[in-house]
Amino acid sequence: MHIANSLLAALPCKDYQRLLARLETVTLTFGEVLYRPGEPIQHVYFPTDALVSLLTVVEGHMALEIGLVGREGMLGIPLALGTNDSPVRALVQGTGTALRMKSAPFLSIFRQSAPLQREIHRYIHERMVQITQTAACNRFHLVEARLARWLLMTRDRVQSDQFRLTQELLGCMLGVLRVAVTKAAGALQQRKLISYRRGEISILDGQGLEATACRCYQVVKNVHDRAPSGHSNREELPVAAVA
Amino acid sequence: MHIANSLLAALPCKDYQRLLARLETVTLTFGEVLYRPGEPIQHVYFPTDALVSLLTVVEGHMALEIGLVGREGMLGIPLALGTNDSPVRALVQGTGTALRMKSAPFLSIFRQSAPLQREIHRYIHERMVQITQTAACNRFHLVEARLARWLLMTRDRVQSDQFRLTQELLGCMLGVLRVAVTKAAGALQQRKLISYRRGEISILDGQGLEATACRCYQVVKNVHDRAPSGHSNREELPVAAVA
DNA sequence: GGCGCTTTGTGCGTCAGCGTACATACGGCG
DNA sequence: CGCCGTATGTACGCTGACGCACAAAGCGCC
Repeated sequence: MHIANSLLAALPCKDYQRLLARLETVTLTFGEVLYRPGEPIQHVYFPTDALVSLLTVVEGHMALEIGLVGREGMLGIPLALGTNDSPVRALVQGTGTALRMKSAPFLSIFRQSAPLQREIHRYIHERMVQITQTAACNRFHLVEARLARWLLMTRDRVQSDQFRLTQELLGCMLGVLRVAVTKAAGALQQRKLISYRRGEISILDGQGLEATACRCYQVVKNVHDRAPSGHSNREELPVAAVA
Repeated sequence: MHIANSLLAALPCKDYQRLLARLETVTLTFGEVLYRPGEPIQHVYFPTDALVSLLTVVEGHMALEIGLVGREGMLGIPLALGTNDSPVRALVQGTGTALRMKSAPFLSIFRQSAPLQREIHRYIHERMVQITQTAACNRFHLVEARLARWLLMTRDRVQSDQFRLTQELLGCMLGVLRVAVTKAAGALQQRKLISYRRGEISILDGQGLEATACRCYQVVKNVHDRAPSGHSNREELPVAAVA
């Protein structure tokens, strides 16, 4: 059987089975809000098909995306850190399925499964890198480059060159006005890198997009790709200098 | 005896003693770089007096601060997450002392001390909130507000209304040109909120500064203050919904 | 006491993105 | 088929910050 969430896929069979027994498959639909700042986290989610973005909301301003979660990750990190308070809003961007589980049983399994802890810790680190890079990217790079980056990140997560999304929403993700997205998207379209038709985006030229996107894309991707997922022997990791 | 690092102070005596046996006191001097991206983490640090800032470096751009660590925190989070790869540069901002320890013994103690794990997990969460808020802040708020925020954060960490720092450095922290800092600092000075004299900053009116700073300051502070440090019974936290 | 370095202050042209307003296209539904 | 809401495109003045260049201090050091 093929496990559609890579975080789960990296677990040894025993630990995975244990989780699976308590996991239920749910469909997350576009627009659904899984977490709201201030409200306690009820479930953890392991997306398979679905795509969820994490947004900070600053009073008097538009939202700003600081994380994008697909099949490579999970939602509910704070639980693993000892709190059930989500500092961000989790908004479903791409309809699809996810495996989910109530907080309490997750915690009890989490406490007992070293491989699960290891896997989640690795993912937390990855996410910190992602937030950090996003922060710098939002500060320094032009909308066009950031847009390109976002499209590539999304593609990686939904594993498809096509997905639906309005410019309005994209503006929220990037923290800019819709018009800014229109202009940037127009430029990309003119250069035949994407095609954009009423909320339906297609990536035509991934290579070209990567060239347009800032290096931030590669940086985050590298952390992910380099990370030993699965059964590599991570016990020894911290003594890397030992050879 | 008074423990000068609050993260350590929150530990039960037994666990603290165990750590202390392997900790050494070091003086961190202004300008020293503790971690560099790509280089493996050699030590963890628990600042007491010292102030350290965490910077991302994006190629072709100035640095950008995404974290500020003083007596309330630690350096070396990645170790607790199973990697010795620091994604950021750690630069000593304020000369002072810290307790430190080699990575290997830290890890071995960390694995065995549940209270230490809990405390560090709590801090990781705090730091993620900090990064997130900083990201949004850098995106939306004017330099003047961000500067005010930075000064307040620094004050909280060094526990003094006076510290030394050039505008050049401040520019790096905030991710803006030096001239932008000059203007913003000038404005604050004119309003008698701070006084600035050749690298020596004094906060004259904390209240006023808080009013000028964006709410981001309060948001991060609240997460920290609300967090149960010390001997509150955190075992029960995650099942809040069960009752 | 004056030389030189570091730090701070000022000026000015440029530009990306804001904010707002308005114009056009698509597409489903009655 | 035509209406209407949603989605996209265009225009324009405004401003915060950039990027660069240069002027004016403080301060240490000989």
